[in-house]
Amino acid sequence: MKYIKIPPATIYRLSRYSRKLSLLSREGLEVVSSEKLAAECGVNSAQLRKDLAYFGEFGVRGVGYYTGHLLQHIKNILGLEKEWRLGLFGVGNLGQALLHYPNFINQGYRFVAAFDVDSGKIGQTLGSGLEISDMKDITEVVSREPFEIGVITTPAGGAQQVVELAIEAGVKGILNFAPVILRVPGDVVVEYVDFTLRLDSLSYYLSNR
Amino acid sequence: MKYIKIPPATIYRLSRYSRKLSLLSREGLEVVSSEKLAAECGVNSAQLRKDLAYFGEFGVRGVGYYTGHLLQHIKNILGLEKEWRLGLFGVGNLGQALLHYPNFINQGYRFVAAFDVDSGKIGQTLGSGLEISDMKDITEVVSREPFEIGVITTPAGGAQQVVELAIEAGVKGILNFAPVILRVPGDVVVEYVDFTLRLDSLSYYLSNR
DNA sequence: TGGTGTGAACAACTTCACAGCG
DNA sequence: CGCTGTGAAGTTGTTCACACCA
Repeated sequence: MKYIKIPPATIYRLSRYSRKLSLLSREGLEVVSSEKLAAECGVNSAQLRKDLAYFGEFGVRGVGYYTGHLLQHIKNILGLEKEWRLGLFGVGNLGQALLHYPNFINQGYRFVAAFDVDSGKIGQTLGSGLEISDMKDITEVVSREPFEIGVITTPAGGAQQVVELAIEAGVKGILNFAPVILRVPGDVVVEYVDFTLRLDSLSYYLSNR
Repeated sequence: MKYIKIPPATIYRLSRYSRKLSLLSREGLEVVSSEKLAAECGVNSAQLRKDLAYFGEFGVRGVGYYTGHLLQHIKNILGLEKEWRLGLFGVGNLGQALLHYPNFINQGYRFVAAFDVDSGKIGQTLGSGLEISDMKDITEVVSREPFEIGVITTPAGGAQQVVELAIEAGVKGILNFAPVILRVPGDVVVEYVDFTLRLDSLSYYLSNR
């Protein structure tokens, strides 16, 4: 593993490879070529080999990759051997949908706390047994029930402020669904999920053909 | 408007500019510099000017951009002057959350149809007044209530098949929330929204510091 | 004068093509 | 012999730096 900067896109692709490998492995496939796995993931095979090469040599020349073995390696690289705990900020429709999102649970992500500012919601217990806390009590909640990643599903206007509270309480990773760019310190990682961005893009390509 | 290929990333950024401009414009700001708007959107100012330059000259040298004027232009470029109609495929938790997602409605996107395969759901009327149709009746529904964009919130396993039905019925744009790569004909546009990809990425960066 | 518009330099990422090894 | 691993070439996207103009 040489010390080179790894493209963010490589990390996203690793996640895809891992998902596809899970599937192939469960289907009983023992060996897969870069050609085949790449095709399934919609990328070039050289790309796939290069992605893996950032982290080591996992294949066998003339043969391919052992699915189970490679899957284990990728999960390790991505840090998926441990369970990650999530805190939800903003218990609206979207937030509640995420609480029940099966792909999160299957992949080792688990919500352990939920926050809102709406006094009508605070104190309520959700189907999952999770109680909605006041955003102001975050420090106390985190010390009782720690989590590493904050999931932001508040309206755009409130997101920055909420994130600052979360970071103050020690959260180092943010998954942001609010359509705004967040300002955070250098040691905090943010990933964005922005639906309207994608829809606008569709709008553009459908309009210009 | 010269005839050059436009980077996909430029389109995403236009969407962000438009959102920020809406805000600034509503706040009463009449003129904005590339420096300021770029900072608000988290990009380099040369980048912003170059993005706009693909489509024309919208600024005034020595002054900046007139917010309302520029906003109008960007909306025009993105095709946001018209209302886009959406069809929902898969009425689970996530799908229902999207039906009520305020940012869609505000931006001129409207759901006009909803589909599922679950016979328990088919025929039910949702809060919005939308009736859930059988996926098999898609052609008939589309002819009665046409829409341009299909939003996929089915489980991963069913997505490809659903998309094929939608395309057969004439849908040309797909917003896919299912964590799989879709195979579609060249004249169909797909945009992906994949939560787990982003979470895995967070997992990676939080594990490797 | 001050901020836009843009060619040219730079940086990042992807694909090719083939050496090297099981 | 076939498929991986990888330097080199190609492509795409970003930033610089300054000419140009209201």
